[in-house]
Amino acid sequence: MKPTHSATIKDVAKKAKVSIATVSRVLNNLTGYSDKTRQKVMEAIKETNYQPNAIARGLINKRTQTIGVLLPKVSVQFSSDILQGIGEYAQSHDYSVIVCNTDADGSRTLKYLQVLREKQVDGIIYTSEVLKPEYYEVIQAMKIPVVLVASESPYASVPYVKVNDWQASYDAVTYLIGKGHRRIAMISGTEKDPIAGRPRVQGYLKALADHGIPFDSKYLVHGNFLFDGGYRGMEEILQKAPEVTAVFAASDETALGVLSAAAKHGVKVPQDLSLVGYDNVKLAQMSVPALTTVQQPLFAMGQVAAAKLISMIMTGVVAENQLVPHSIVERETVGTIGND
Amino acid sequence: MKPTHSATIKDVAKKAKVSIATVSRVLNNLTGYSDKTRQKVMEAIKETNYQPNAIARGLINKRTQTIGVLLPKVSVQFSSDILQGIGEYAQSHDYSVIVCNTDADGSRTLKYLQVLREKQVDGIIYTSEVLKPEYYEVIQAMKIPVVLVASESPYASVPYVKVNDWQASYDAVTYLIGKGHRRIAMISGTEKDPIAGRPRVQGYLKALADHGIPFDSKYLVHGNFLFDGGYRGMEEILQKAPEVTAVFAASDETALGVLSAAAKHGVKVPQDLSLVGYDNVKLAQMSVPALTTVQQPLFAMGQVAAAKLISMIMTGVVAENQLVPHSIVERETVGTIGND
DNA sequence: CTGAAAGCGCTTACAG
DNA sequence: CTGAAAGCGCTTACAG
Repeated sequence: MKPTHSATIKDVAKKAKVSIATVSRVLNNLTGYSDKTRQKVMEAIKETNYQPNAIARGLINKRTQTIGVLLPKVSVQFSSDILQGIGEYAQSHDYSVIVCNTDADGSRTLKYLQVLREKQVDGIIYTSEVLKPEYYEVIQAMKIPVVLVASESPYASVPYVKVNDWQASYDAVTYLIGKGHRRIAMISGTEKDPIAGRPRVQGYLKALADHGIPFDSKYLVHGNFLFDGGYRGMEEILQKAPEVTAVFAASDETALGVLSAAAKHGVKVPQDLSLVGYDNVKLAQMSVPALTTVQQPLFAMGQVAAAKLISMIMTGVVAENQLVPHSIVERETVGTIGND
Repeated sequence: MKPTHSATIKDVAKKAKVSIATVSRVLNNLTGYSDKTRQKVMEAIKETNYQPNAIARGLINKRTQTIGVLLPKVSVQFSSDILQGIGEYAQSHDYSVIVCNTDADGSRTLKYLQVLREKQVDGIIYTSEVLKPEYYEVIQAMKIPVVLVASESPYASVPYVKVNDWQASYDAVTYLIGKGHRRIAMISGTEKDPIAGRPRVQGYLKALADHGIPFDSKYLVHGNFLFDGGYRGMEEILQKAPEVTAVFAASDETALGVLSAAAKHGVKVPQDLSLVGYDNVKLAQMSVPALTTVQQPLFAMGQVAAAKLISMIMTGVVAENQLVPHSIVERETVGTIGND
């Protein structure tokens, strides 16, 4: 007679003729049972096709072995590379991940946080966005660790892992200058974004200044990290400042928008215009010409964030912030210019 | 004196001077308490900052309000569009989603299934891959519903939602024929893939046959749904069959590979060569020229799958299979050819 | 080495 | 309308 319900520890105990305490012990590889008992229990587990119930376990252990990941939809490829890294690390350390698409909508974030709390996740990874005080507060109340990826925060208890955006941007522009460019425009991300918006603009400005190139405000146009921002930005530049020889785009998607607009207006890349992107997302290799870009190690960032979080869960000690290395991957969109 | 632990139903009961049963009742909007009691309880909830514990609730209800989603990494954009749809629907119906990246690795799938079982998910969505008998078996044992997206199965208890791949492919090729092309090559997906591989090839073959175009085996090359498959496939075609005037690629990524290879060899799209992709992923709008492609409503497919799954969870009755409509979105990669 | 019992935070008959 | 009690499937002192 097959049981209609899935086997529980009780069924195993009965079949093995031991107490549930003993079953629990062998299940958890504790000590305190003879080898013979172990045999009996193992056999009963096989026979009953027993599977532990993580919910019951979680209730008593106050550990669910699951973490929550909050990420905005923005620039999907970007997010999913990070998510991939998180998932990889988590899974190999016996954690599951609940994903929450905040979709750049604040009220949703709060709701998700609520759910994660009720579901008793052991920790949270927060991606690509500023950790607003209101979010920080509720997370505090949850008494679980959080780590930020591709974002940063002023909270000592919330470590982050990210690239040095300012520096990366500085390097990209310096790279362009090294190729002989002086009339370099930038299409930024969202203007007010304090993480990936402003710092990258600052890096651009500083690189110009350090190389004695006066800043021309026509050369800076604000985008939104997306394709259309790049497209429109490029058209604006073409109109207001056609003398520009290079464009630095704040994301690869933006750069692809530039590429499209350039093609539409008969501007040849890299012959007439050089272009550098940012992210080195899979896209960057697939365009024609292939995109020279600033690489962020997205997958690794996800892994590192997961590692930090899990370490915080286990030890209770706050992890260090971590700046991960960026680099410029050279492909086909940058040309050299002779001195003029 | 602040409690060191988060408030439980017990704390609320004490503060409101009622039993935990009563608290539970108002929490769940049941009947059986005076308005006055309700007031007291609500107040106590506020004061204690009580949050329900979904784990405890799940243990007794045998419902966790979470579903598991299995998806391979292949063609990330594709997967994340579907995931987005699932997430959207799930969240608005009070379900959380645990994502499992199977990464085209079988043993991993089994392990994930195990985890999902232990975590007592209420249902599973399985994406883009064949549901192998061994997987089906363990899912059966879990006694929870499954639905397939962008895949199909012979199991009556496992509904799927997908596009009619055969038909979509047939339509794409017919479209090319309608534009005057007769020497049409195809770069397929993974050759043996029974879902997105073979049926699309069959559709190609049938469209050719129906229009009296003899099939030339040089015109069919197998790729892998990825960029490099398209790139290499295009080079192969250029070499073996340079007379080809159109290529049908089994995925947008593949099509971008074709675009790159074409550019590399000086073949102009659409002037020298027409190209149709498959998926209509965000990528397709970002290439130069923008890709004409077969659109799969990925986001909607995710939503529909989630809807079916949740309905199955609630009602216990198996949902119907669903073929969702595809269409051809015309952009810039197809040119017309005069009769010859 | 082993088991009886308490308890994790809830829900739900059952009585009153 | 309200509460005491049993129970969901586990783990973990505590005794022996």
